[in-house]
Amino acid sequence: MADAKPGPEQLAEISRFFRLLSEPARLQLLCELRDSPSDVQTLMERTGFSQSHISRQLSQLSQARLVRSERQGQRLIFHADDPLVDDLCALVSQRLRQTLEARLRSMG
Amino acid sequence: MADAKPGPEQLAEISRFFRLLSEPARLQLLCELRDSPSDVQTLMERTGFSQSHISRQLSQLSQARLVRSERQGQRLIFHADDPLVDDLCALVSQRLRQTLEARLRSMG
DNA sequence: TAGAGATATGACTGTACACGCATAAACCCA
DNA sequence: TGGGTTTATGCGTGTACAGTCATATCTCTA
Repeated sequence: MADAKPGPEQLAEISRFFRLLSEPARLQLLCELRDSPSDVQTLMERTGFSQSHISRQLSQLSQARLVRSERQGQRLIFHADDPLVDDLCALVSQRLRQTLEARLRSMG
Repeated sequence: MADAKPGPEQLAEISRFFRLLSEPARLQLLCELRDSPSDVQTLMERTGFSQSHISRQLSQLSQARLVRSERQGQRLIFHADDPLVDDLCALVSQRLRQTLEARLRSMG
């Protein structure tokens, strides 16, 4: 985007990335991991998701390098120390607030 | 995000917004409109999508205030003059390039 | 105001994928 | 190295939604 029109392939990749963030479960996992790196078991307790579900989501996030894992004894500790997600979410949050205000003003 | 952990409702809204951008068709429409505001007919010629499909996507984008429409004679001209999308795409593009480079380095 | 032109919407189909259960695979420690 | 713990994966189900066709709704213009 930025200046020139992106090709279809680039467009597809960008949209795939946004797709990763379009799932509340994945976003929640990213938030949990951002606060404190954890293993799958801990994430199960904190989110209530099944083990397999968490593992799959983390796998997708790992492929996009949004999450990395490090072994600690028997457990795999997952990290999400990338500031990009925070930046994107901050921009979107700010925008959502603006949209709400606009919607308020355009009412009665 | 930013600092504190967002609640489930906020998480859901943010992910809904990302979902809008997770569809190549919508992203393409945003790009086309960013280059030049157009009506649905023109978008049909430029993208090959059906009239109803384009109308639906524009409707979704309008609700999120990513697109606005202005009547010009018989036609509705749609605009996408919000810099947010460009900013988000730029960040993601940059990141995708980094990821590719990282993947290259970690190979043979 | 009737009708043409433009956009929106109801109904439908196909596909992608979230999510859970069961099981396999990988890994560490005794 | 074997047994136990942790993570990954095959399979199935349900749901959400992209995309199309047909039709309705709206808006200008003749």
